[in-house]
Amino acid sequence: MSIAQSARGAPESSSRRAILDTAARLLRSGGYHQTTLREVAEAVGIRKASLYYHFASKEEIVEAVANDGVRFVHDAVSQALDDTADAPPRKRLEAAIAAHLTALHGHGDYTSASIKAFSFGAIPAPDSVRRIRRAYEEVWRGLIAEMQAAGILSPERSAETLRYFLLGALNGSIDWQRPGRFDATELAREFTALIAPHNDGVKP
Amino acid sequence: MSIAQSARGAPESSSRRAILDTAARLLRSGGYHQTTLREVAEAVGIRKASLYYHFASKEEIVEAVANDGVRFVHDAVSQALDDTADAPPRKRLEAAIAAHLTALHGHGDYTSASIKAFSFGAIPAPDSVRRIRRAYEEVWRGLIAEMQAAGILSPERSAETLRYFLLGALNGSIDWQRPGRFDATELAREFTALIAPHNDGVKP
DNA sequence: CCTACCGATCGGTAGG
DNA sequence: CCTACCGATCGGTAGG
Repeated sequence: MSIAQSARGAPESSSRRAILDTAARLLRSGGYHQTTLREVAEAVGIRKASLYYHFASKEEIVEAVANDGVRFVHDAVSQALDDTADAPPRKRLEAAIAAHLTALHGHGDYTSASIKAFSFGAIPAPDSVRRIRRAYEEVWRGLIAEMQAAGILSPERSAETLRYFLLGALNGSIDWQRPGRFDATELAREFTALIAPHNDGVKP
Repeated sequence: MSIAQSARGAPESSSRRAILDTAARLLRSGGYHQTTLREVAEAVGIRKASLYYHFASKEEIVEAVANDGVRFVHDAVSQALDDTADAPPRKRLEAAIAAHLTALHGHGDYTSASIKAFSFGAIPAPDSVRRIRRAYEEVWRGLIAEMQAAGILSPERSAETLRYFLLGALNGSIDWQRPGRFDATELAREFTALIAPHNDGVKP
């Protein structure tokens, strides 16, 4: 898993990962400004100053969490698309949506931490985050183009608007997620049917 | 306009409104934690301590801004629905979406300030905000039920999921709004077509 | 990875 | 609406 290793594949200390795990959890629940390095350090079991042995600044910690978070959802969605390579287009769309929702609401805190830290301009996203995020967006650009070509999504609709619309709706689920009652599979089915309705002869 | 008056219709000092206008602008661009009372006071042209002559706390200022913001979009959408009372259902949906987007991206800062302050749990929403927000949600519940009854939106889809999906997508536009190039009318048309496609015989 | 410390800034208060 | 002030807390640094 890409999260278990830094970008260049260099070995990573378990302390560093423990810090990021904790930061991700706190960022997910509190966002950037509410998350303090004191909280992070205390939860990890070290002194605050010791964080600076591993990272140069708070920004650097948040940046690392956010990058891993986007990589995590990117990998999950790519995997879902690989797994459904031979499935009907609508199934692929549904699998991608389910994977995105699972990355957001599953046990990992990195993806939702990333979104909470940088959505609505809470804090300006560093270049590295923007770059990695853009790479992930390409997956959706490709998928939407595929769906339009397959006739699942109307080619008359702006592909960019569609993408913004869909990802905005998916990420918005952070706000109304009931921790227990969340079923990514069912929700993905519902979302897919919403933007790509079946034409099962319900209407003439 | 409801924003020009406090909830009980009591007269409101111009200073109070100046403070709220400024707070709304700063909250819109910076969110809750990044907006400081010093900034607000300086922009208004008074000393920070003087804010406490009008408000008891930072929370109270933010609460007032957020409440006005939700009232503003609520009024705008209600007005749009009244104005299109005799129009075809799809036109009504489109008008409501356009009104919501305009409230978000128009010159008023209150609505987007409200969303930025309380989305993704940036800060827990006070009871008054939750109550006013719930009243606004009722407008959309009613509208979606109307659309499902009219066959514009599929009755097979969960009305609540539809509402969450749509409002999440609309509010998400805060993130990709290009200040100049924003056309609420065109975007509303696109969004409406997306969730409520025409059946103009394009497909058999 | 620690102890000890710091300047800056926060929301808020006293008292007029 | 002001001057003056405060305790708390923030991210970060020195030096080991």
